[in-house]
Amino acid sequence: MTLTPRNITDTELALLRLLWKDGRSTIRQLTDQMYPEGGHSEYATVQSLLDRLEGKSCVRRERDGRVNVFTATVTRSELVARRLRETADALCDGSLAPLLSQLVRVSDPTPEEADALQGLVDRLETAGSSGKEEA
Amino acid sequence: MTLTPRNITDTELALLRLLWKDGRSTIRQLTDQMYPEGGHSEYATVQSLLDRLEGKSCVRRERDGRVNVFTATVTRSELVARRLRETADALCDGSLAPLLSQLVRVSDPTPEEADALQGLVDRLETAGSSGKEEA
DNA sequence: GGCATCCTCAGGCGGTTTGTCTTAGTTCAA
DNA sequence: TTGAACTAAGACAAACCGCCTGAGGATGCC
Repeated sequence: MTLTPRNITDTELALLRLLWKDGRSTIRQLTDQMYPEGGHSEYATVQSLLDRLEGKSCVRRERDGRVNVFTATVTRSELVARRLRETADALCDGSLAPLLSQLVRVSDPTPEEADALQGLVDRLETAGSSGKEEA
Repeated sequence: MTLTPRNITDTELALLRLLWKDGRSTIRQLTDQMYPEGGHSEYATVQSLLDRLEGKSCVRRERDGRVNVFTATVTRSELVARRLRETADALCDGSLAPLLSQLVRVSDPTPEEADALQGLVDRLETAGSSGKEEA
């Protein structure tokens, strides 16, 4: 069963990127960008990738006249969140704190990144006092 | 070629976890933990997994008498760092900042986590002024 | 109508990965 | 010498991934 949204391939991700950038798109529009000079086979390739992305609940298919129009149903942020969670589960017993630690240690951050991080902290401190239940 | 250390499987990760926990281990010791009641075939399975981990430069094999003793050559932190970097490359054009943002937003952080984050920021600000080249 | 063009859909192919297992050979101790 | 352990080499099915073929169906132009 496809209960678990499986991993998303780099090629599939390229498609998602286009959908994020352009919004609703037809296979033709996507193919033209992924494979300029592409013919029928490349078109079918994109269609296969979209089929699989649909199976992974990452895109939605809509009929518009006689063509299918595709839309991304996951955001970049959701995918980032998912991958972070997976990493935490796989490597840190579900705890996100080590990720954060490692992220900062590894990032060799620029001063601007340090600033951004500080901003996150500020926002986190105010948000942290609002909604929370349990986990 | 295996220039890029490929992705590490969940099953392989289970082995790495044992190596991190126990340090140097024989196949027998690992098999006993991963597959209690396991026989010859399970032993061979573990051996295959270790072979592949060695190919991925994650463990080192050492001869001790007539048995092989395996040691992890990557730390949990290194793997975490690697996965974070991969996520940033795949989804955020290589920038780690969105990861951090999402991490904080998703983590539904406790006040202690907020404190920890603050601590990281403090450490980051002092470390940020040391080594840096470009990016 | 006849034809070309574009779209859709079903399905398959070759290569790789992954977890598992078989077989055979080596080493050592009772 | 027998047997129990270890090692090594290789195979296997299943799944996944990117790609492609082929057969239709609708549309539009002459």
